Amino acid sequence: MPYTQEHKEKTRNKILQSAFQLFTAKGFDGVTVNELMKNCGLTRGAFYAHFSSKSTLYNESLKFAASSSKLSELKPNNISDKTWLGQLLDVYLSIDHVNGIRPCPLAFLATDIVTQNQEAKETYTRVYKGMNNAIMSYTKTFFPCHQEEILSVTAMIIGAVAISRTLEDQETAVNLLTSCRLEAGKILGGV
Amino acid sequence: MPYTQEHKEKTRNKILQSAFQLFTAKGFDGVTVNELMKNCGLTRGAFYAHFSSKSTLYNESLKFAASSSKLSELKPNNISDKTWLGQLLDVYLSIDHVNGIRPCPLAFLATDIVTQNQEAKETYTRVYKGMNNAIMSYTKTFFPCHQEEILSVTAMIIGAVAISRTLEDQETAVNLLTSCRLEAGKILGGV
DNA sequence: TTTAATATATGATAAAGATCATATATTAAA
DNA sequence: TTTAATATATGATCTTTATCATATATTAAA
Repeated sequence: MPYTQEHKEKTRNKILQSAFQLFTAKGFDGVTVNELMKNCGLTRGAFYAHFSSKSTLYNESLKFAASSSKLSELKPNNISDKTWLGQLLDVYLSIDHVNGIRPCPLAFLATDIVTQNQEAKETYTRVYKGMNNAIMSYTKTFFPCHQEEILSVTAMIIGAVAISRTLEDQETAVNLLTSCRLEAGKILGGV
Repeated sequence: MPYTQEHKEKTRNKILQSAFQLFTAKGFDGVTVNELMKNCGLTRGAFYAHFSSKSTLYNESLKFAASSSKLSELKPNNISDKTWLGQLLDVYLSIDHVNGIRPCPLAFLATDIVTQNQEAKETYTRVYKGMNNAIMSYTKTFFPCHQEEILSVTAMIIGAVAISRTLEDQETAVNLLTSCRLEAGKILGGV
């Protein structure tokens, strides 16, 4: 028997990871199978041994990213919920995030997924609800928040990142991010 | 001389209008020149008598939409700034808006423009600043607001619409829109 | 060291779509 | 009514790209 099962799985994961990076950066149509595979040190021929189509990969990569960065599972034990929430906002509303470091699909793929398949929208919705639930659970422990506040804050920070990506100058973007960091913190009980 | 100058301009405007509708609904790559022209009752051949490329049209249609719906010029004289602001939020955060009635490019094209040309980003930035300025000027007259509040509210409502489009079920979307309507009103001095 | 199963690469195919070249249709003005 | 300028339509081209078919490379196990 050739190769180990582990090898195939590693390659598959490499493709998924690479795909998520590329799709978030350039959208579904902006990425070619060729480029994607080259990005993994492979050629297009190998692709179809792992995924049945580009469309399938899009869905899979979204699920992959979602399951490998669950907000609800990331909190270290040695800090308070409030501190953790503050750190989340800091990272989410950072210029590094806008520039594509660990991109959040909710902000980076919002418009793109609309034009894709139903399955992608379902995953998006699931991730979206997960984000709200996670933030809600952290906030609840120190502030009696309502659902409307949580929903408005996630819309604000997702919107801020999505807009920032599209602005032509970084200065305007930083101004926006900073403002939202402040206001989001206020809404969530002074984080 | 054939046709009137007026005729050509009418056709051009029809193309621009149609293009904006289609691009906001399906993104740059989701629209073909063929389909666009069919949507205007014409065929692809006529396109290049009006625009030099699909890319150019994208930019032009964005500018066209921007200049034909300036928030700062829309307010009727017989209502207060506060009432007007409330109406704006109602319309912006409506399900009709999400479904594509008079789509706001800031919400509908955020991700799409990132992968397009620099000129589109410039237009986007200009429209974005215009929206903030308009909302700021209306709010100022009845509430001593700060820039951070304005920026966070526009991020919130743009984000809410962008997210709503991508959610799989309308119920979740309405819940989000309603929540943001409430919280945005609060931030803007109780609108 | 050989081999067989399977990952990967290469070459081919086929479709989509933007753009161009050319033909046709339209109509204001003579 | 004729005509010339120009809008529009049709047919052709050319590129890009997803996907498939086939050849080659790899390596665990015999």
